[in-house]
Amino acid sequence: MDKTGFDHLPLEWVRAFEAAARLGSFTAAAQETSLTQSAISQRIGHLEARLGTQLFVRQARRITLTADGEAWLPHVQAALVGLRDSTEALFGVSRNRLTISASGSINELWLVPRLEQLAEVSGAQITLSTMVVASGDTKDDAAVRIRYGSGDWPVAYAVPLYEERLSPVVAPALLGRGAWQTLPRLSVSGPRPSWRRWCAQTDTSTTPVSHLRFDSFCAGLAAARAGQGVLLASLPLVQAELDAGRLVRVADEVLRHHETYWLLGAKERLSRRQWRQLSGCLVDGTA
Amino acid sequence: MDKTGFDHLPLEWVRAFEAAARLGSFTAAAQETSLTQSAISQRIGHLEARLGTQLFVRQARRITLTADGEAWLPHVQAALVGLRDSTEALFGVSRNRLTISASGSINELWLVPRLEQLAEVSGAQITLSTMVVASGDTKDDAAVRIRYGSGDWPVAYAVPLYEERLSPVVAPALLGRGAWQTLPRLSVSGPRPSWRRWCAQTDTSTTPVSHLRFDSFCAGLAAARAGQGVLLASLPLVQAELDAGRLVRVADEVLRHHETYWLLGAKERLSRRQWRQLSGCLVDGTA
DNA sequence: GCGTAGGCATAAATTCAAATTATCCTTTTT
DNA sequence: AAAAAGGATAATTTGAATTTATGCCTACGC
Repeated sequence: MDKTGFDHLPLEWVRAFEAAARLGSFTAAAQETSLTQSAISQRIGHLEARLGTQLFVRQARRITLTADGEAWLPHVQAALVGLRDSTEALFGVSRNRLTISASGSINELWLVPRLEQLAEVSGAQITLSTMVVASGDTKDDAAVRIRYGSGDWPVAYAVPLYEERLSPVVAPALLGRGAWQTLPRLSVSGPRPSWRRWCAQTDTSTTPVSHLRFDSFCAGLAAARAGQGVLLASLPLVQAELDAGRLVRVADEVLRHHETYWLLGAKERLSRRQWRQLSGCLVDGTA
Repeated sequence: MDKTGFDHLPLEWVRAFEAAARLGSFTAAAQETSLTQSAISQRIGHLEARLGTQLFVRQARRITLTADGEAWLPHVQAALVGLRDSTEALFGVSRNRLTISASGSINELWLVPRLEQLAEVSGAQITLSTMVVASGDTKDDAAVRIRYGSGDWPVAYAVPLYEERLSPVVAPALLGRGAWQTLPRLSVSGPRPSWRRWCAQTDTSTTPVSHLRFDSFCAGLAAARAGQGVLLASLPLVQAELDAGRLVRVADEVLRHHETYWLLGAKERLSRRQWRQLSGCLVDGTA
């Protein structure tokens, strides 16, 4: 037998076998792999056909390894572990540092609350990198970025984080102080629609009221929390504040906006699976 | 770090790396893998992007492993070897027995002459299984079969072996014995066009001449070789005889036929790569 | 005993990653 | 110089693998 070449047994099938064997369930293996139960079932079906043996006994509501499967598993695991460990050691890739670059507000209001779940799901060590607003799009080394825009991103992986919906909110303490329209208006510089748009769309009287301007959503939010006025807030971002009762909405109307934050992934640095895990965890309505 | 899961580094890329590293050339790796140079180049490009390092130094007309590549290679090989060996030991799959089922004539006239190359290319231990004509299509365990027909096969892998072209041939010794049309006609029972068709198509006089009938092409061929008459032979099958001068053609006309032998592969038992190697070796005009 | 839920298999349809094709570029050889 | 060898790259095509949508079976609850 010549020593050249390793025969072509699709290794993704082997991976599916390992996961199913270890977890004792196709469904569980599917979850771990970010695939569907159907995919696992088929992979293993193919594997068995190619190998010419049953690897699993399909019992009701559970599967068991056959003798063949039992015999094969340790070797498969050894190979997979060896590969994973050496790769990790040399390149620090496998389940290692994942840097997410985003604005301070997104970091604080969107990522931090989801950090725990994210770390758990991805198994990675997460680093949040605050984007420097002034520096534009300096090439950072983050594999994942969050940017505001309308979606024409030149990257392969891109998904809107949430649907931008704006509505006025105030600290509960201010509720008794007469009509909210008369309160000082807090606004945040940036790309989001302004009070001007709000008034135009909802026929709110444009009575001149005092304004306070902030350069970050977080700052404006802090002011609102402190009872300094009414903030035209991004509802998804302040959901936690609303839930906690630190802020309350004062109008039913909602101002929508076509621009929003996008989750952007560097395709060459992320596997399909990693991307799915990330977006599943971070995108509104997916998790 | 949880012990669950092996991160998703596409293992086919790793295989490409191993082959290229071992062979010292992308082109050579492509050949071994039955892929194109382009495919190998891309796989390794992706791998490097994902890993975040160069694995090879691209020099003119050759490649060299970088330090990273050098360090990684042994681990990769260990994993791949472990997997291959255990799989082979348990299931005897990898580069093992390959049974080809065909008629006696095809075995003798088509497969045997190509056996050596086939064994070398596929790295498999080949078994030729003579199909029993009488038994119809009994399910044999051969992963590869050769059958006569017009191509409507219910298998995924199917390719015509050659284009059927018939023409009269005789042993050289008979050439002096007057017009070949007056020689006894040898014919083979079976699906191929008969002398009748030949005469109709070429306006050969249908002068009644003596006939000898055989139940296999091989038998008829032997008779022709022995100078017992003129055989309406399948040219691709007797090419070797013609080349060796044991038979000669007596007419320029060629009778074509839409039916021919097909190479059929059981998709679930053959990898794409194996199939390509086989068909590349066995199909006329490919090798 | 039935009904329901959990888990795998299967068919059909879709998706998208990966392969091929076709050039281009660079370097070595004659 | 011209040709050959080997690799990179862009564009296109292909087809394998995934998903979606069911179906089926069995254990378990009531």
